[in-house]
Formats: sequence, C-alpha cells, structure tokens
Amino acid sequence: EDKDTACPAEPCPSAGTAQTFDWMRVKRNPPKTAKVSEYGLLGQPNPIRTNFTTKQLTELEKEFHFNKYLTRARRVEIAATLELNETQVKIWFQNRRMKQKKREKEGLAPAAVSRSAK
Amino acid sequence: VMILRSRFLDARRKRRNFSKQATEILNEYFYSHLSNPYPSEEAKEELAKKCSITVSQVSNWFGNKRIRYKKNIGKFQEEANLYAAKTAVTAAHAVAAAVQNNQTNSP
DNA sequence: TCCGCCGATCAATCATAGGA
DNA sequence: GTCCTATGATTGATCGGCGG
Repeated sequence: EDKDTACPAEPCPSAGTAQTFDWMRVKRNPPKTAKVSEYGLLGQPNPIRTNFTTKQLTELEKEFHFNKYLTRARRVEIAATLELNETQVKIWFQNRRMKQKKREKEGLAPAAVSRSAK
Repeated sequence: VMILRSRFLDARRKRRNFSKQATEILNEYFYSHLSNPYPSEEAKEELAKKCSITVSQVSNWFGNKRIRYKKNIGKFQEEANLYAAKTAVTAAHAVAAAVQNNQTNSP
C-alpha cells in the first residue's frame, strides 16, 4: 500500500524549508469552453468557469431524469435550446452521473454495519 | 448580473467542522506523505474510519488541503514543521526501542 | 485516430463556523 | 453584533486511461 514512506535520495535534509514536489507544480489548462472573443473590445475571451443559469440547470436536470445518457441528436438539441456547447452539455451529464453514483453510495452506507451486533 | 442564483438550493450546506482529533489524523497523513499526498481508495476508507467521517469528506479534505497548501506554502510552514516533528518523534521512539532491544541481546 | 465515459482531481466559489 | 479568516462542500472543467 505504501511505497513512498521514505525519501529515495535524501538522507534527511530540510527541517525548516519544505521542498516543492511535482504535485505542487501541477497547473490545469484554462477552460476552452464557450466561443472566444465575442466582445472584441473587452478582449476577455472565456478563461473563466461558466455559470449555468437556474433555467439551464432545471432543464438539464429534467432531461437527466428522463435519460441518464444522451444521444448525439439529443445533445445537439439541448445545447441549442439552452445556448450551451455540446461539450458543456456532455460534461454536465458526465458530472451529473458521477454525482448520482456518489449520492447512492453515501445513502446506503451510513446505516448498514450492525448485522449481528445489536 | 443576477448572482442571486442558488439562494435556496444549497441549504444543505450546513457545514460542521471536523473534530480536533480527526483533523489531527488527516494532517498527520498529509504531512507524512507530502511528496505525494494522494491516499488510495483503501487509505481513504481507513482514514474515514479513524476520523468518523465519510470517504467523500476525506477526499474533500485532501482536495482542499492540496490546493490551499500549494497556493501558499509559506502559510503552512509552521504546521508542516509541527507535524514533521511529531512523526519524527514517533519514528525516534520506534528506533530507540529497536536499538535498546538490540543492545540487550548483544553485550 | 477520434470520441464518449469513468474516476480522480483541479480550481474557483459559496456559505457557514470561529475568533478578535 | 461586526469583520475577517479558516474550512467543508459544490461544481464546471481538465487529465489520463480504457474501450469501441
């Protein structure tokens, strides 16, 4: 299970200054979603996270309850209706499915340990 | 814009801080694995058990910890040294016990 | 080679908890 | 009560791996 409990080539140096490991340097590429420069002047593409409106979320949620998975056609349709990219819709469903799974898992564990001790 | 969005949908966010000891356990793991603070699923389950919290909460804790740590390493320096010293003492005890045991067997 | 999905994670943000 | 920082949770989006 453990394999990095010791430093490979480090006796035991730093005692007051932490080292910088690779995970600390990890940087995610900025979101490429949504079209770029739609407002030429402001020159601010979309390096930011999209904020879905309540209406969009409501529709997506409604669709999710109908179908956990989308067909290409349905995705195109929804994206157009909600003014989102196909990618955003695709990702939303992906995240939604993960969320669903996570909730199901949590909702069945908290109360199921005492099958013999009670 | 209307940033008034989820004024209600997130009512479930009635957060509760973890116990002092739970945070202690999580920090011990984090700093003793600072080179790679990514506990496996099994390790998360074990930590969750010890801390009396869910695996998801353990994941959230590590996610937040990693991000916040690298965002401002200096701010966590003191905490890092604290836990480093703690684990060092634990290790020292183990070594001392081993040495003592070894000496009594080879006079 | 391209695409969608999964699982994990990132990164920014939300909202509350806790302390001064 | 007010203000500010610490912290747990949420979530749109990315990363790497897999299968079709």
